[in-house]
Amino acid sequence: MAVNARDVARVAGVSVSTVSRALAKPDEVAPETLARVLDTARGMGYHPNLTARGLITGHRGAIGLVVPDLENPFFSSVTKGVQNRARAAGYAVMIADSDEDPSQEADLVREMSRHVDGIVLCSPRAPDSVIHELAQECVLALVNRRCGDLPSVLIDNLDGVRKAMTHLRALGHRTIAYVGGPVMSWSSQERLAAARLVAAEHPDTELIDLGSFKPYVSGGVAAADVLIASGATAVLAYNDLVALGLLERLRQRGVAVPRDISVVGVDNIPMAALSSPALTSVGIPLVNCGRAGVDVLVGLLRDPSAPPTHHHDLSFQLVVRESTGPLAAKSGLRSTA
Amino acid sequence: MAVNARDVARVAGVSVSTVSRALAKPDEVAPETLARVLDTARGMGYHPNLTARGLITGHRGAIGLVVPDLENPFFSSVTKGVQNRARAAGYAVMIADSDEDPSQEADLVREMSRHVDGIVLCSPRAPDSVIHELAQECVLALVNRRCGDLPSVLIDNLDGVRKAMTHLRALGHRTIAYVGGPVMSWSSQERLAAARLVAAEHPDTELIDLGSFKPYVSGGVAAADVLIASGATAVLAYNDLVALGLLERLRQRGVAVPRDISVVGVDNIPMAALSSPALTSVGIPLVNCGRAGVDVLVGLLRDPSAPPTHHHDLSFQLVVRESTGPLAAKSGLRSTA
DNA sequence: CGAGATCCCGCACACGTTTGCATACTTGCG
DNA sequence: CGCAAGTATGCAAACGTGTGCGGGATCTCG
Repeated sequence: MAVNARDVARVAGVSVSTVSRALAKPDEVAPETLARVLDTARGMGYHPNLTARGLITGHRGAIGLVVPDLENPFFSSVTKGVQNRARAAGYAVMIADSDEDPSQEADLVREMSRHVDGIVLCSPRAPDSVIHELAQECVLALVNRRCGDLPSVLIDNLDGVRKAMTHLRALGHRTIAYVGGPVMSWSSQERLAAARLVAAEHPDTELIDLGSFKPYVSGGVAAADVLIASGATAVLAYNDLVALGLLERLRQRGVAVPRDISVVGVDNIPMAALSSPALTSVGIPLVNCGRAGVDVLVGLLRDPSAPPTHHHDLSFQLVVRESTGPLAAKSGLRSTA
Repeated sequence: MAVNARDVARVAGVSVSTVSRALAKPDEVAPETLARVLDTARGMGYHPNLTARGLITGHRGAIGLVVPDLENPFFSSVTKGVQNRARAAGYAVMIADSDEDPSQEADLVREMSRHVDGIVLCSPRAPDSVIHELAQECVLALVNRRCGDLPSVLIDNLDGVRKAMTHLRALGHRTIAYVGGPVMSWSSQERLAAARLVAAEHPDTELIDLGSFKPYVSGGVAAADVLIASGATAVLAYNDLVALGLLERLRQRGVAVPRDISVVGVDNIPMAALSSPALTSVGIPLVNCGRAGVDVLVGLLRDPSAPPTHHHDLSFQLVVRESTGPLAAKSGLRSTA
């Protein structure tokens, strides 16, 4: 069915090796035969069989991407960046979605590692030990998570949290709540620690940890009532989805945003601009985050002996929208509760 | 580095072929040797090399998915469904994103076809001729688009539009606008035709075609002013993103939804529940749509001689939220304009 | 006890490509 | 003109697996 190198060789009147060389190392073949081979190859619609090539070279020309949830806009954007950069680097990209089940992720990675040369892994919740095991079985690049000395793309969470809290303090807020994500989430722990640190820098500022919630809209909905009861005048949510959930439930409860409570999200997903009130958020260009993951991975594939890279340049950007405003003079909910 | 069949064979004291058979056809090998081979294989962590197997069998164990935009929640959901079903069917899945550039899609498909056994293609805007060419070069399953007799998963657009318009008519609306998507979009044309058909069934109902807009939020923003000027009391948008753009701009213009204008979207993406007012939308379970695409494709891969399948069972569901309401007695914008 | 049937298993080839090595040919210089 | 150096090309061996075919052993039955 498909045309192979032998067919081309026969038609062009050369050997199979010459066909192979004509495409791979054009300067090792005489100009006139080169032209003849290339012409007939093009004419016959010849493309080298990647499977056969891979068997020789040991390279599959593909990288993998494993994320917890493809429908989550956070990972959608990362995925887009990965795909974009991988294609530019000559790699195809495979994906897998663990349905937010960390225990499934290990198997996913193992399955996938048989198909690809390396994997970009977004696994916020799997234990370190599992990740280390996986790293011994295949080439990994971690995104949005540190795990020992494993190559990774890191986000400067402290920077992001600081920008959010500085914004809130500038608006006059001194009692700020944090709505956490999953307990096992690396970045949620990072952000809580960062929030505590920033609060500690300002003795007049109190940080209230509202606990852990699901990283979806439903988590924010669940957290809203606790938030209202806490008396905080501003809240930093684990991510934008949680923040949107907060907005929804606060509206139901008749709490005005930002008049009564200011809300800041993290990630700045596209949806943040569409809510009402539109959500103030700190975010990094997630697409770049995916790109950086690919860069780290292909760097490692090209030179496996290189020291593990830690991409740490991705800093946050504060986008102020409608969900944050100055502290209302005396309308703190605490006094009315 | 990696352990291969020869290593296992040596340790187990059998030939390579026996190792191969033990894993592929367990009933063709004696029980005790089977157990011995399987144990040593497991013990040594042996997994057959997929590349070598693929060279023999001609199967790569992977399918591809090509979509216009991975960040678009519509395709995110389809992607999730595809990945889910493919894994269940024993296939890995590769993705590619054309960045909404139909001319790039053909090349994407060609590149990808070298890596996979077949491709699920979401290409609403590429010309029929291009799709037919591609179908001759590789196994295709189309999603959300008809193209000759090519196997496809089709959505019953007429059903969806009818449900949306019936809802609006029941609320009293008689002047209904349609905000179209890209001119070349197959489903946008389908939906416009369906809207015209439904309107024609009711002589008292007028359909106003507002023209073509980008299938994003920005398209809806652009269409909103035209909508206001049109005097329609209700609008059906090409998709939810456009509808959300309408909501945003209408709010800016001080037009109340649903008091002044009712808005219905299509697709029922997760974001639709989060806007304010929350968006009424007709949608199909997009995840199922992706799953159906995989079913069609693997059916074709298993039995290439089978007649092309046309999956047509996916019907729409109306989800009423806050963006639609009864026609206000006399407050039609037309009279105030 | 022997002949045929049955059942396992190993041998060897194939899949399509890459690549080290050898060879034939060309070229340049003495 | 002859020899050495260089160059272009073909040969053949891999890469790791699947699989048809044949041989040998065991079993069954007359």
